[in-house]
Amino acid sequence: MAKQVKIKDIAIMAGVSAGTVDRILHNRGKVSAKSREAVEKVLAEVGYRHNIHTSAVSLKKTYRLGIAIPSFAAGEYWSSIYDGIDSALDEYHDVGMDCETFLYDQFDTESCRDAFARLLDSHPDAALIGSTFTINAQILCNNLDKLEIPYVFLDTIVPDTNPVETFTTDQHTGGYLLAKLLDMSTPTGSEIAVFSFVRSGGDVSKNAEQRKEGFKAYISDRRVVCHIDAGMLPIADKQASERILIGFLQEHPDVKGVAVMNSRGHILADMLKANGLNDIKVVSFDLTADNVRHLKEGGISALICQNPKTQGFNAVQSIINKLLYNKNVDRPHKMVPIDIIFKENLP
Amino acid sequence: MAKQVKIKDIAIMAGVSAGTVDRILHNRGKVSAKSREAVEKVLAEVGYRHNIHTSAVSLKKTYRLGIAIPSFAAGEYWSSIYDGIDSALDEYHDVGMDCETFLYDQFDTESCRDAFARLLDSHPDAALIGSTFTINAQILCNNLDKLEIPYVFLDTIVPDTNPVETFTTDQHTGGYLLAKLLDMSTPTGSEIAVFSFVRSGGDVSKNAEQRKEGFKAYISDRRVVCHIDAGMLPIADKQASERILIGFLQEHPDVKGVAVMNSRGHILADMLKANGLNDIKVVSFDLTADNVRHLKEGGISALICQNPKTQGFNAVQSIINKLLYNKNVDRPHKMVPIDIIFKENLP
DNA sequence: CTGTTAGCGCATTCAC
DNA sequence: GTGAATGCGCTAACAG
Repeated sequence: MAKQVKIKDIAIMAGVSAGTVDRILHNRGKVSAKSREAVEKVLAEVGYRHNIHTSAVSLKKTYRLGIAIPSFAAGEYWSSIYDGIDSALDEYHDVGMDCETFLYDQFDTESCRDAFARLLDSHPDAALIGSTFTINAQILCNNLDKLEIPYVFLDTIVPDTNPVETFTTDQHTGGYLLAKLLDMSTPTGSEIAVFSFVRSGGDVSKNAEQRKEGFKAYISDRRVVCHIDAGMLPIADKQASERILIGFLQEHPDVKGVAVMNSRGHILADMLKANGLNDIKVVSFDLTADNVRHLKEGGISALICQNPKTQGFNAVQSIINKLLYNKNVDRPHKMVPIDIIFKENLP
Repeated sequence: MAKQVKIKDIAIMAGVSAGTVDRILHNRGKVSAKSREAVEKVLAEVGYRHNIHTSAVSLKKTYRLGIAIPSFAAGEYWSSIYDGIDSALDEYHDVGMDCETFLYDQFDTESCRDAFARLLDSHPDAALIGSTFTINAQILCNNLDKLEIPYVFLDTIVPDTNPVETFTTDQHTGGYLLAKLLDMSTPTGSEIAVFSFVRSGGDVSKNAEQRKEGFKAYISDRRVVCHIDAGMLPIADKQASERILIGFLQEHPDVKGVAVMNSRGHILADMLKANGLNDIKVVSFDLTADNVRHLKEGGISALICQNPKTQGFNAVQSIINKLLYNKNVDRPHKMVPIDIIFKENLP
């Protein structure tokens, strides 16, 4: 193992001082073209490696992090993201991050706008944003940009913004895999169906749309009989939902697998179980507590998990890299890989 | 976020000096019962948290790590483990680990014994052992124990040893999932078959045995027609292997899925492809380069990946925790979770 | 724009 | 057994 070159070594080699090297390494302050050139030449030759420990020791500053995401109950999707954020804050505990969380109702644009405004008012050093309302996010980011407050997006891409990094998953492929697993889980020759949960507000999630496209892409390649839009289930009215689902299945006895494009597969599983329809397979998204329970009991055959925890973790990591080391990322958009979970390989 | 208590703070609170607190925290040197009691009382109250960075800065020592694992070619199973070791060494670069690797032929006990002897002679500060020969490992560990050199096991459990930690995967469940995926990948009602690769030496891998048990457990629960031990394929003789495989499939036209209990599914896929048998599905273990190629091309339907890279990474992490912080683990045996990989969710 | 320097928290001497 | 002193490599602040 070659001996580690230190900032001081490089300074001597380049004929400048340690301060100058530091300025160049982290793009802070002004440096003359001459010094920059000399240092970069040495850097290219010897290949400096940042020592994260000594660096963190000097950096004793405490940063304030603002987090604005939809509110959640334990075990839900955003809860997993929050878990990831939490474990990152724990792992990078000695960095010193004070964070303030602004939750909002993901189906209420007012509530979202309000949370974003409060985040902005708190003047954090950086922000994590999980947005379901594009326009609100754009306004917020516009302001953050002006204040030069770095931010990352979680789970959503927002056009016309300048995040340090965006962490999402490939929803199209998620939908494709959902179809594939549903097809594989059901007997050859049987039919499958896709339902949607609708809220009184009636907005459609963009993620769900993309997943549905992926689902269709799988179906269109093969001879699987699939009822897309088999029924709209009003999420607030369990009775009506159940009537629609069970009614459909009675009319279509060859349907042996059902799915929804979000994490609410556990509701389908509940209703199927209540009606004794144990031969109908369900595949769903996300390792939420309810879904895991059904997976263990057999009411759900498989889950597609787009790693919300990893997203949350990586988002914090990204912010730390930006704040402490002013490190810029190669590709500002990162896809988190998809996990396929059966009962047997539950983590 | 509460302000971090420092060693010095604790020292003041307990009425001793920082040095004494350090001695107690890391079980080094002698401390009077009185001091110990006072410090532990304070510790219990305020909950000290070790600052990994400052600690690493002071600890400028370089450790020597001995690694004894089977030799491998690029893209093979042990190569992935080594990748994991490598990335951990890279990530914890500033800790300063010099490592020496002792490779041996996993089918030659002499070679293994020799590698283990050389590892011991090198007197490392710690060791990573991936063993395929139990008795050799036991002798080595007995000696390491005497010298108080900590070690961890990779991929194998060795009875009557005292590793800091052991990282393996659940082979039984791996085999179970192999059967499940093969069953799901093939049309309902078709048959499946399991082949084995044999070497002239003729020894059977313990991992493969456990996987086969898992495989049988899946089969025995359902009405899948399965030919276990459909054929022994001599690994050194490609022609003969091909004759056996193809011959079997001709005699059993309902067999639509085949598998082996190790990472050599790519060889089956090669032979099937060469014979135009594109409707026969293959499921295999491990994300090796050859397997990934077939997965992408469709010659392999799915891979079960028992995360060798994670094993390697975690093993190094464990050693670092032991050497630097004398941290003892809760459960000395860790199962690395199983990943299911289709073409679509390749990392 | 650049060099110098204090000090981050901890582990490790070395006197006592 | 114990406490005080030293230095790890880096960053930030300040003096030039």
